[in-house]
Parts: sequence; C-alpha cells; structure tokens
Amino acid sequence: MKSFLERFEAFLHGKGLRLTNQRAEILRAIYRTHRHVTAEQLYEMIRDDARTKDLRISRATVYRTLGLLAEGGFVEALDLGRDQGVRYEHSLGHEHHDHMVCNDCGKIIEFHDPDLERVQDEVVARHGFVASSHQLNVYGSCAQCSRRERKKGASESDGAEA
Amino acid sequence: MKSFLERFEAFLHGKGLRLTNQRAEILRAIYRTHRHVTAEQLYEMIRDDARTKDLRISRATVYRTLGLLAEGGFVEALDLGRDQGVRYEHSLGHEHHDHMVCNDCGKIIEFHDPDLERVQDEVVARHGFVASSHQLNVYGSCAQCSRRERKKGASESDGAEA
DNA sequence: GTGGATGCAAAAAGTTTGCAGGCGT
DNA sequence: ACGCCTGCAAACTTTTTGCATCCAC
Repeated sequence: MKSFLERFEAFLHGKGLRLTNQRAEILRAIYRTHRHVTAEQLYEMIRDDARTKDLRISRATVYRTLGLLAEGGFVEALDLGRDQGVRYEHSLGHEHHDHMVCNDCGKIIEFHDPDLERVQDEVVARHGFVASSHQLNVYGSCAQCSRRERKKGASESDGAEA
Repeated sequence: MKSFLERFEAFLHGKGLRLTNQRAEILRAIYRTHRHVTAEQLYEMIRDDARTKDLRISRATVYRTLGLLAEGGFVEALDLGRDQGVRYEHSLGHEHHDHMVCNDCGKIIEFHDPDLERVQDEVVARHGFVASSHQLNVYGSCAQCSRRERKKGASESDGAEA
C-alpha cells in the first residue's frame, strides 16, 4: 500500500508535474488534521509549524495545491454554508459521509448511513439522473446543545411564564 | 390569503421597517423567475426590466433586501457548489425540495421524496441531533445529457478504438 | 539546463459598509 | 420632521493571476 504522499507524487508525475516541499507539506498538513479547514487556516498551520520553519509558503501555493489535490481526489471541498466559507477535508482513507452542523456550538459531525445512500440513489435514478457525487448538510442542534436548550427552556418556563 | 407582498410588508412593519418600491420590486422579481438566481442576476433583471425603468436600484440594496427576505423566510440561499456562487430561490408556496445539478448542461432539477426525508430524519435523530433544516445537492448527468453521453461513447468505440 | 513551481503583489470577484441626501409615514 | 432607505463609492474578503526568480528532475 503506497503512502498518500507517494500516491500524490504518482498523480503529479502522471501530469508532468513535480512533487515539491510545499506540495508535500500541504498534503501532510491536511492529512494530519481532523478539522474541516479553510485555505487560510491551512496556510497558517503550515506557516506556524515549527517543523517547517525553514519552508517558505504562500497563500497562492496553498490555493494552487488544493486545486490539484481536489482534482486528484485527495481532498474534498465542502460548503457548509452559514458564512463558513469553503472548507477542505482529506478524502483518502475516509468513506463517503455527510455532515451535521450545529448552529449553536459550530461543531461539525460526520455521519454515514447505507440506507440513506440507497434511498438517495433510488430517488435520483427514478429521475433518469446519473449521480456522480452528492453533498448533504443537516443544520440544527447537536445532542449536547439540544439537551442544554431543553434544560434552559424548562427552567425558564418554571417561574417566568408570560 | 395575503399576497407575498403583503406578508413581506407585515414582516417589515413588525421590525419597524418600511416597504419601499425597491424592496417590493426585488420581491416581485424573485417570485416571478423560476431560476435559481445570484444577487447580480437579480440586480440585472430589475435594472433592465422595462416596467421598472423609472426605478433606481443598486447592488447594495439587492444584497440588503436579500438578507431581509432570507431572514423572513421569503427566499432561501443555496450553495450549489461548482463555482456557482450563492444562489437564491423564493420559498413561499414551494414545498421543501432538494437539487440535482447537471455537470454537463448546468441544469438544476428540483426533486422531493418523502421516504428520503423520513430516512434522513431517522438517521440524524439516531445521533441525538435535532435538525432544523438541511440541504442535499446531487451532482451528475441529467437524463438528456447522460443519454447523449451514452450515444457518443457508443459511436466513438465503433470505429476509433485505440 | 530546462520547464515547471514559488512568492509577491496586483487584480478580480463577491459582498459589506459609511455617508450624504432622499423619501415614507 | 423624524428616522428609515437608497445609491455611490470605498473597503473588505476570498481567490486568481502575471511575473521574475528559483528549484526539482
């Protein structure tokens, strides 16, 4: 099993492109984090990382490399709405999944359900549509936040009912 | 049954705001079209419309009004990805629906399936998540385009196989 | 050595905001 | 008359691009 880096290198060579230190560092950074990061966050991560203090990096290279990584299927771009901007996550070694976004604490929860996928495929196929990918975002309150909300709502309505 | 415009007026008054000609025209424009429009497209529609030739309009007002309309639930913002930018659709008088985006012709197809909604709710609830809304985008080839693709693929492999 | 890659800064694209004047109530 | 609204232009944010230099192969 080749490493992600080796696979990225193979992908680049297939296009007559080169694996540079910057590109390698960007790949490592996005595979090291478990967050859904923006281009800016990725840029800061690499710039501030002590291990890479001797590496010059620029936003332009981050953007250019994210384009290559997305094209090669190494990362996926997500738009989680709510003024979050475009975020990226590494995709190799991760099964497809969807996202729940908590409107209260901002947490992003990944989930996957085979039944859901199956029903989705069926519905879409019924329209003669040939799906190549999809993105489902669910917005609301996560388990912790909704528990907290309920508790707060209960105590408020105890004494202060209008 | 109050008209959408009357409801918008009521919504505005409830916030101590006024219904101006610009705001009314923006509401009408987005309720008249069946496309998923960007702020820029909406601006151009109003600016170029003969009926509103005597009305001054600016992009700033379009953006400001779209914010109000979204807040009041009169329009919904969508991010259909693929460099499409934020698009808006009117939401009153429309049941909730999801979108299929054709990567070949750019067509946007709306669809709705109660089973799909139900499975989605179940899966999400199983995680203790309380959903308030969701957005599902399916990317691929629409019926026409996928038919065309198949035909093209077949004739190509007829004579020009490498 | 050569052509691709990089950083920088300028440019572009999309959206927001400050302000002076205009207008609805 | 008051205070909300508007257009304009400037500011902001995010992403792309031109260019001289640099470096991976």
